[in-house]
Amino acid sequence: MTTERRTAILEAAARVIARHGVRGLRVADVAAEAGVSTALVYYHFKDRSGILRHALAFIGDRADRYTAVEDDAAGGPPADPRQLLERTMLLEFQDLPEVRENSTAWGELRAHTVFDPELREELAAAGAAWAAEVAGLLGGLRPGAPAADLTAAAERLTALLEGLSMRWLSGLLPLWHARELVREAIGVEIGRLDRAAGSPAESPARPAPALPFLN
Amino acid sequence: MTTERRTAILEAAARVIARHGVRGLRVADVAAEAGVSTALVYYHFKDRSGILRHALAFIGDRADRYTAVEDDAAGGPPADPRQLLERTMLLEFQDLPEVRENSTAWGELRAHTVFDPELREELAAAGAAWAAEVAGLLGGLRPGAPAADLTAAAERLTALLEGLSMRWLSGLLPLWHARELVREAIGVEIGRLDRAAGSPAESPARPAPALPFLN
DNA sequence: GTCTATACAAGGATAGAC
DNA sequence: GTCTATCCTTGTATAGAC
Repeated sequence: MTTERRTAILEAAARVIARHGVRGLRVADVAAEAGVSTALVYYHFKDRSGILRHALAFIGDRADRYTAVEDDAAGGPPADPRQLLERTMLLEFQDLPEVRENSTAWGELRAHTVFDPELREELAAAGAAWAAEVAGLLGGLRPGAPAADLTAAAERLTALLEGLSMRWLSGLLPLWHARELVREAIGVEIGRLDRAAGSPAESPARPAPALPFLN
Repeated sequence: MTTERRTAILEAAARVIARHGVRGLRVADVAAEAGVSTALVYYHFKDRSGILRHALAFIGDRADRYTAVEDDAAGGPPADPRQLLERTMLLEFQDLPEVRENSTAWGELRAHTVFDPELREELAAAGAAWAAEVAGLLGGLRPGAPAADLTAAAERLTALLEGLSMRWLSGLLPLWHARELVREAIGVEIGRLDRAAGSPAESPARPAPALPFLN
């Protein structure tokens, strides 16, 4: 089956990206990793950026299928909303090859987009979906909270997660510490939602900045 | 003066890094940007990684000297602690060439360290200093708070900042929104410090995870 | 110190046989 | 579909004149 070969190449590409980054990807490396010739890689994916596009899509798909292996994994009962949120956000922080691979690749993708806007759309969509999911989970937890507050909290949490992920992958932050900070951050944001329940929005009509470079 | 030429080349390198990233840096580009020959660049910096090392050090030095241009910049009086913290954290979020350049280069450095540990030490030191500074400012704001809480809050805030910075630089997040999220995050963390004042630590003795990949 | 010219290596991509 | 062999561009680095 031809599809299997394609998949094998994409898996190889994912491993190569995890090791050397998007910009460190060499077509010859991918071929070697997959145990095929470079020519075959070109045959299936046209050119280097074709490989990249398909590999990133492949990685994106795979990310949805993480096995939710967690602290209380051993077939625990469907957790309460808070635990569900924690689990979801902590999925990225597991030292398993597949997870590391995906996480690394996504980090690379984000970093790469700073210089090459080509993939911006795709990233924006994925990011928005991810933020919406977190906002939804937060909403399930504090049904009374205004949508704007939920959205802002989700944006902060997901951005934090990206920052922590990079630190972990760089070896600057031990995994358990990253996980702890994520859990605490969730607690902090939930606390904020509770306090904000009574008081009006903290940042009402934002005055337009007078200085253009702050826009 | 020879030093001027060296500096000119480093400035050129900083601009090139801001445009194409660490891994996108071409020696010929640096030379062209500085208006000199490639041979001269090699003469002054030995090889490509020499250029890189010096350029990153140069950028790091420069980051300390940001002019604190802010909303209330026009010669306002020495602000209160809260404003001081906000200003410090928002320094990275200004659409000025120098700031963008530094921010981009640091982001690249962080991303690059995922694959190349060579610069990890330097990054770790800079990150620790930065976190300590933020923790200090938070401490000035809430003198009663336990040091551990201040540290954790600072870690979350700085990691958030890195995540938001990348989103801004990628064009995924408008500058004003990034700034707003930073300000809110500061508020949220301060709120947490206030609430935590009475109650005991939220995450006491953390049980060692049973599963190795969560460590 | 600075340049021009060039050697040399790596990597992307294709031709053509099987 | 898959391979071997090869081309060609790009990028690092050096030689040698001024």
